Amino acid sequence: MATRKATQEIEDADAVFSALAHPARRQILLSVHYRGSCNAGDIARRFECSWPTTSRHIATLVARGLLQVTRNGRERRYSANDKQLRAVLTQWAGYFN
Amino acid sequence: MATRKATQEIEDADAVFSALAHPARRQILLSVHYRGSCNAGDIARRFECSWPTTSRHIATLVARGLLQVTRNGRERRYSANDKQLRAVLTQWAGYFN
DNA sequence: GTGATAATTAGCAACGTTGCTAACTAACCA
DNA sequence: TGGTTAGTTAGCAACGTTGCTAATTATCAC
Repeated sequence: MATRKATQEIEDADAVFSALAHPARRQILLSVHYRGSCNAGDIARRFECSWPTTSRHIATLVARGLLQVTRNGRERRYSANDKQLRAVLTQWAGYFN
Repeated sequence: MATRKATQEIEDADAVFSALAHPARRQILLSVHYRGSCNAGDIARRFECSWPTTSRHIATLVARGLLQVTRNGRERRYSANDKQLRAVLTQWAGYFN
């Protein structure tokens, strides 16, 4: 039987790598990280694809726990879950040492 | 205009993250890394999915430059491109610092 | 309330990926 | 030559993802 910790690690890896598999989502995560936090419009305006499409990418990142969201009136402010991203990426970089 | 280096980095990230997006391919890469090198049969026998399916996952890893292959008679020996995997993962871990 | 703004949801078409089984190629061995 | 083993290719169905436009929800400003 797998330990709870191992199961969690598998789920985290799945969340991070399936999120990073799409270039738009990589760009969104970097963009949010470097700006500290932004709303969906800040993000969507920087992309060529349509606002609803960006919105859905954001929603998948939120669903996977890689973006955190706080609502403030009609605006939603996003920030990146740097900790989880860093943890999984560092862990996997270590595997290939 | 993007520099050649930047373009290469984008392509490398795309190769690594789209490869790691599937759990079977993550497992294949880890398996090959830890065993040093193996043939397709070594890999396929460890999986529940059919041999041809594994074979295709291996082919996509080779196409993306993450597995290297050397033929020896009817056997193909695979080894992981640790360097590229490590490079991309470390680089992206650094982005979220 | 009315209009404007922020952002999501609905619904659909196109496309790529995944997995399977069956068939095939290629090398080895006797 | 004929069988066995290693591994890939072909062909197909199922499914998920991506992208779009149109419609909707929700908040703010007046």
